Amino acid sequence: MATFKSELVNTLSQRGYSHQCTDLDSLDAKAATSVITGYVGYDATADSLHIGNLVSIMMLRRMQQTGHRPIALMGGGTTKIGDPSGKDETRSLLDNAAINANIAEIQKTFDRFLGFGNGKTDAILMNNADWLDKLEYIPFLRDVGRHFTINRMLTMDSVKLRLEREQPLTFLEFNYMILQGYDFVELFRRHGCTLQMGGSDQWGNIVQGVDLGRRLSNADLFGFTTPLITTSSGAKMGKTAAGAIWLNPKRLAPYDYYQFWRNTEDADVGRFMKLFTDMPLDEIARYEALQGAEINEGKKKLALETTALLHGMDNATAAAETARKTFEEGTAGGELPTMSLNAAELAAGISVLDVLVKLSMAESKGEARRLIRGGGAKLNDVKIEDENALIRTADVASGSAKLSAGKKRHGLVKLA
RNA sequence: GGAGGGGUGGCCGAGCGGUCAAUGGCACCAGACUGUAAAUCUGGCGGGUUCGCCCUACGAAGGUUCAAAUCCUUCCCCCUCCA
Repeated sequence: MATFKSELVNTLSQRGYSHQCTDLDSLDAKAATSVITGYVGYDATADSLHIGNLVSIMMLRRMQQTGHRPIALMGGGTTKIGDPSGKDETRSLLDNAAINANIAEIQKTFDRFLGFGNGKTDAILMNNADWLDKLEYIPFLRDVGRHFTINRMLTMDSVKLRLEREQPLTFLEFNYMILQGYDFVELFRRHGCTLQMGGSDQWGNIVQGVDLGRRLSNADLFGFTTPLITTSSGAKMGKTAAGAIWLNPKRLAPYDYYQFWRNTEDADVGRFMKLFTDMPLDEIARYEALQGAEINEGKKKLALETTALLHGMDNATAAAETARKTFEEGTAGGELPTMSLNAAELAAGISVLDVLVKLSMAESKGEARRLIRGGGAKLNDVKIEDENALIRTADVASGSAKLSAGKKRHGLVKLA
């Protein structure tokens, strides 16, 4: 079964992380005999990472699990410039305080997946502001810039595509890959980091870093990318009306995170288990053998495992229990979004439109109205016919009133 | 600096004086069918609404007109070619 010498490369390959590598055999040989230090870079533009970052976070976790040392590199320095790629409008640039606050929040997510410390295989959190902030333009150009030829940079996919499509490409962005390449060298110098990983869209930037390392430090560096993770029907992961699937519980409750995984397409269950959980491969194989409606068991397992990794087993089981009550019993579980009202407010009655908006089940009153007109809104499992309906004391007689938008999104109104 | 072309809703992309809150596609939401799946079909998809309408919106600001995303002026930004 094992086609590689090292546990690291075997794991990455068997679990579906492998897309491209600069020199897989050498990496494999090295990983078999020594501790490899590898990193992934992350943007610090928001106070939370999202589902799109999860593959690479799991890769760092796999490194640690197989006896190597992961580095999570926060782009505190590069964030100050703002990556202009794919953006129409100039992003509002963040100041140091905002960036550092973001990094502090994001670190909590990493704490879930990685063990930090000073040991040989303990994870390290770095911030590229530590070196990028201090760069001096002329010395940097002379020492680093001389190793990049425009000819070569123009052949990079990210550049070429933009130019072919006649899309603007700023000098700032052109420099972005140089800074990213320089990060790699800096991590090599400071921590002996010899591996950079990332999504397939990062391939070009990663290769530049590998080259730069060889030229500047005669270092033997490796680049490794993962495939772009899409659903089987080809959609990018994590797109819903509610927005991105955030990893920070302040932005997305564990219950909603659980539901995201619970709603995985049939064809993706096994693949996602390999990528996003620690389940052993033989156990995953058993779930993959399930057919038809039985696949739902696999989805529950997937949702439980992924949620437990990020939010802890307690939160995961609570989410699972709420989902079970809500969908299998048709009652309502405690983890649903809840709104509390006092007796007087309930006696007067509160508009379902307002409640739908407050519980984030509709973006606006207009949307809530359309939901009701379309027959998608229910109060205690009874279709709401009147868009101006009120929720009153009688509706919470059982302790709480359950408000539903479609079959999947539910919320509770309680007497405070 | 000169000559052309362009900036439209989350994205792509039509419209080029009224019938335009703006065709179409993607994405998204709901309904039907189901297994909290996919596919398919149907409806919806700026905000408010006393459902009469009222606001806001086609890069920005002015102007012409009964009427402007559409015409004019100035400004900002992008692309191509020339210098």
